[in-house]
Amino acid sequence: MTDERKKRLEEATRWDPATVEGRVFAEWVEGGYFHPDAEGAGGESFSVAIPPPNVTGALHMGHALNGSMQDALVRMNRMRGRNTLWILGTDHAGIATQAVVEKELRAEGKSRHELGREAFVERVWAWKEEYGSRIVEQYKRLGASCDYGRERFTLDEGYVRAVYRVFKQLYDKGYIYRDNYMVNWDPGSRSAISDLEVENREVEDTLYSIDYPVEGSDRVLTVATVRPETMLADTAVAVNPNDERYAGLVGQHCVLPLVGRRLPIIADEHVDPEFGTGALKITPGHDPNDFEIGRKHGLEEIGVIGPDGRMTDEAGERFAGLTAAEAQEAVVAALREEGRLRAEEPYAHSVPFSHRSGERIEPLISLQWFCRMDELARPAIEAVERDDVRITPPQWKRVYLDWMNEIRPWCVSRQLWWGHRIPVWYCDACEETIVAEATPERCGACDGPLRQEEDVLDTWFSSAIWPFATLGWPDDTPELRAFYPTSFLTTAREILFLWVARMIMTGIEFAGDVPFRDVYVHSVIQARDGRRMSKSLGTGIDPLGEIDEHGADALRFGLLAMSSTQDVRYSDAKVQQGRDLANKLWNASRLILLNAAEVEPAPRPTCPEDRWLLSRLERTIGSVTAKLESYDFAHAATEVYSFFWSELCDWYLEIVKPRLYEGEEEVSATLLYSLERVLALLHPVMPFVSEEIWRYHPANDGHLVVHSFPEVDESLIDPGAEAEVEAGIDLTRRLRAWRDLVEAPAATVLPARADGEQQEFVGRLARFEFVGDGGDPVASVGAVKVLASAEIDAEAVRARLDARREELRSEVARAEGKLSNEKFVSRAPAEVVEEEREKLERYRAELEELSE
RNA sequence: GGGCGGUUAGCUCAGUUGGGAGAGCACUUCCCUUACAAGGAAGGGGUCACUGGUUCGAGCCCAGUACCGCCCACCA
Repeated sequence: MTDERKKRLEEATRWDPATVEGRVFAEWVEGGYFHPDAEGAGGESFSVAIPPPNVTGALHMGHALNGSMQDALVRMNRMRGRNTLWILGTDHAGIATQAVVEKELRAEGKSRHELGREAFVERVWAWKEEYGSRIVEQYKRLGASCDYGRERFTLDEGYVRAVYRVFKQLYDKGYIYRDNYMVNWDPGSRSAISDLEVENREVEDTLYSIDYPVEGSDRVLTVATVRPETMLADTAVAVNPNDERYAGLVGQHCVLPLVGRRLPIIADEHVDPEFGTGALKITPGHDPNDFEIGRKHGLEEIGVIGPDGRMTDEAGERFAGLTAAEAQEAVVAALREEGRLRAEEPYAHSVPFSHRSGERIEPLISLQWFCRMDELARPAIEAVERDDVRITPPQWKRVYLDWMNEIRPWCVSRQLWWGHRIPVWYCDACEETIVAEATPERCGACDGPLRQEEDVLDTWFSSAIWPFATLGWPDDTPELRAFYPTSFLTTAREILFLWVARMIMTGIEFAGDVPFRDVYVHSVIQARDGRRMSKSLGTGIDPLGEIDEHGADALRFGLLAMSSTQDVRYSDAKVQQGRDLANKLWNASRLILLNAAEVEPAPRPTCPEDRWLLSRLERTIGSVTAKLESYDFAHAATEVYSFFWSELCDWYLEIVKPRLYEGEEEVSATLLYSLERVLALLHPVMPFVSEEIWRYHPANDGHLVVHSFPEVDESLIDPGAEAEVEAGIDLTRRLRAWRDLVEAPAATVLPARADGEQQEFVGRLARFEFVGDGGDPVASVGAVKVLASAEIDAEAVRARLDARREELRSEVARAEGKLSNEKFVSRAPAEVVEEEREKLERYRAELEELSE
C-alpha cells in the first residue's frame, strides 16, 4: 500500500458515504460493467427489466426497495460471470404526465385546447426532455447497476413501432374491436379508464325512495336509488321473476316522474326481492348492472350525463347544464314537490373513484376500443399453472389464477392526447376503417382522405410489452436473442394484474415465450405509524433524504432487512443498522488492512480459532447465497450482519489481535482471505462500501463489481473446530458475566485455576489469569475455579452463589418432573429423552459442586 | 359478500420438520482497552391476541372468536 493510501485509511475512522458514493458509481459506469455485449442465448445470460418508473415520478420507497432487490440479484449474477443486463427505462404515463403539463398550462392561464393537440404534445415532450431523466438520476443514487447506455422510453421511436405492431396483430386476430359500451368515465381526466384503475371507497350517501306510478292504476312501484338524477335516463323498472307481489305487473308500464316516459316493468333474476321494495329502476346508460340488464332485455339506452360530468340535453331543459350533484338536488326537490319522494335515509356503500384523478367515476356508455382477453389469458394461465412462471410468495399464484380465470375485456382507449395514438384511420368518404402499423396516405378503397383516431392507448398497453419491446422487438435483434426471456421480475402486488399478468400474456403471444421465469411479489413498506405511504397523506419518506443522511448502502440494507413479510412498517432502526454495518465493515477492514503482513490472501489456519472462523464463513456464504437466490432478502441481510459483527468482529478479531499486531503471516493471510470473501458476499447488498474497501485490499486486481462471487469451499467446514471454539466462547461469556455479578473491577485480572487445558483466548478476553496450584477457590464457573483475591467482594460472591443454586434447583426440579412423567419417557423420541437426562445430570453436578 | 396477510419484549420484527422464547433499537450498569463511543462487556424486560382441541409436549398443527391491514366483488 502506498503511504498516501495508508495515511488515508489511518485517518478515516468513519465510513463517509457522501464523499465516496458518487465517485465509485462513476467508476462503475466508466468501466462499462453495466453495459454488456448482446451475446449468447437467453438461457445463459441474466437479465431483468426494471418496472419502468413514470417520467413524472420521483423515487419513492417502493422504487428503492424494488431497486435494492433487483440490484442485489443483478450484481450477484454479474459477479458469477453471467452476461448480465438490467434494462432501464421510463414510462410515458399518459394520464399522469398529461395532468402535470396541463397544470403548468393552467398556471399560465392557458388550456391544452387553446394550444391544440400538436402543440400540446410538443409541450409534453419538452417537459419530458427537461424533467424525465430525474428519476433515472435518482436510481443512480441508490447504486442501481442498470444499463444506462440502453435506456428506453415507452414512447420512443422503436417502441411506437412495437406498440403498433401489437395493436395491428391483435386487431387482425379479432381481439381488438370498437364498441359502444359501458365504461368507467373519469370526469377528472375526461377519459375512460379501465376497471383496474378504479378504486372503491366507502361513502355515506342518501338512499332515496321514489314512487313510480303504474300506468292505468293507482298502484305505485317504489324504487330506491342513491343517484336520483340518473332516473332521468331510466328506461325500465325491474322486479324479480319469482316475486309474487309484482307477478301481475310484469309486462305493464310505469310512468317516470318528472319525465313522463313509459317504462316497461320487466322481470330479471338480478333483482334482489329482499332489498328495499324489491323493485329496481333500470338506467342502462349510467349503471353497469343496469347496462347488462338493458342489453339482455333490449332496452333503450339514454345518456343524461355527459363526459364533462354535466347533464346533457337528454336530461330535459330543467336540468341540462347542471353538474350531476346540482341535478341531484334539483331532481330531489322536484320529486318532493310532486309528492313522489317517499323516503330519504342515510346509506353507506362503496363507490368507484378514479385512481388517477381521484374523482368519482361516472359510468356511462361511450364508443371505445376494447381488447378481448380470454384467448390471450389461456396460455398465460397455463404458464403459471405449469410454473413456467413461478410466483413467490406462492399465495399470489392463486390470486393471479383467480383473476385470470375471470378476466374481462380491457378498455384500451383513452381520451387523451399524450400517448400512443391509436393506429386506426377512418375514411369519411366510404366509411372504411384502416388499421395499420404506419400512417397510410389515402383510403385504399376509395382513395379518399383519411383521419386518424383521436384516442390514445392506455399506458398499460405499452407497458405490457416492456420486456421484449425494450430489447428491440419486433426486429430480431441480438439483444432479444441474448436477453429474452428475462430472468425475474420483482413487483409490488398492486400491479400484479395491471402489469404483470398482461406482460405474461403479451410475452407468450408476441415474443413466443414467457417474459420472465420468476415473479417475486415484494413487501409494501408502510409509514412508521402503519399508514400507507402516500404523498397526499404526507406519510411518504423520501429515500433520497435517507441516502443523504445515512448512505445508499444503509438504506439498501435497511430496506432489505425490513422487508420480511408482506406488510412492514418503515424502520429507521434497520437503516441505522445498515449504516452501522457499513461503518463496522470500514473499521474492521482498516484494522486488517493496516496491520496484516504482506502475504497472499489464503486460508492458512494454524489453530482451532482459525478453522472455526473459516468454517463459519463458508457456512454463512452458503446460507446467505441460498437466501438471496430464494428472494429471502431480509434474512440474507440480517445473517451476513450477524456473522460479520458477532463472529468475525466481536470474537475472531479480538481473539487474533495479538497475532495480527505481531505481523504473523498465517493469520494475516487468513484475515485477508476472509475479508475478500466477505466483501464479495456483501457487495450485492452494500455495493459502495464494499467496493471502496476493496480498493485498499492487496489482492485488488480490478473492481469488486466484477469480482467473482464466493462459492462455498466445503473443505473448510470444520464442525469439530466450531464446537471447540464455541465452548471457549461460552466459557468466556460466563466468566465475564460472573465478574460483572460480583462487581469485579473491569480492568483487573483475576486469578483462577482451570481443570485441564483452556483455550488461550478465554483467559485473555475474560481477564482471568490461570495460575497453577494453590489459592483458595471461591467459585466455579464451568471448568474454571475462581480463586480468592483482594478484588473480589466475598459478600457478592456468596449472593451470587445463592442465586445460582436457586436457579439450578428449579432447573433440576423441572427436568425431574419431565423425566418422571411416564408418558414423556415412553412416547417422546429417545434422543429428546436422553438430552433431558443429560441436562439433569449436568445441573445436579453443578449444584453439588456449589454446595461443597 | 368472498379471499389473503398480520397479532411474539417499551418499539420494529425474527422464530426451520412441534422438544427450555430471539435480534436490532430503546433501557440499566461498567469500560474513551492502540479498528470502530455510529464502539466494547454485562444485564433487566414476554400469560407468544383470545377460546377450545390434537399431542408426553404447542409461539408453531386443527377449529372457532376478536381486532388491524390489504385484494377482489354488479346488489339499487
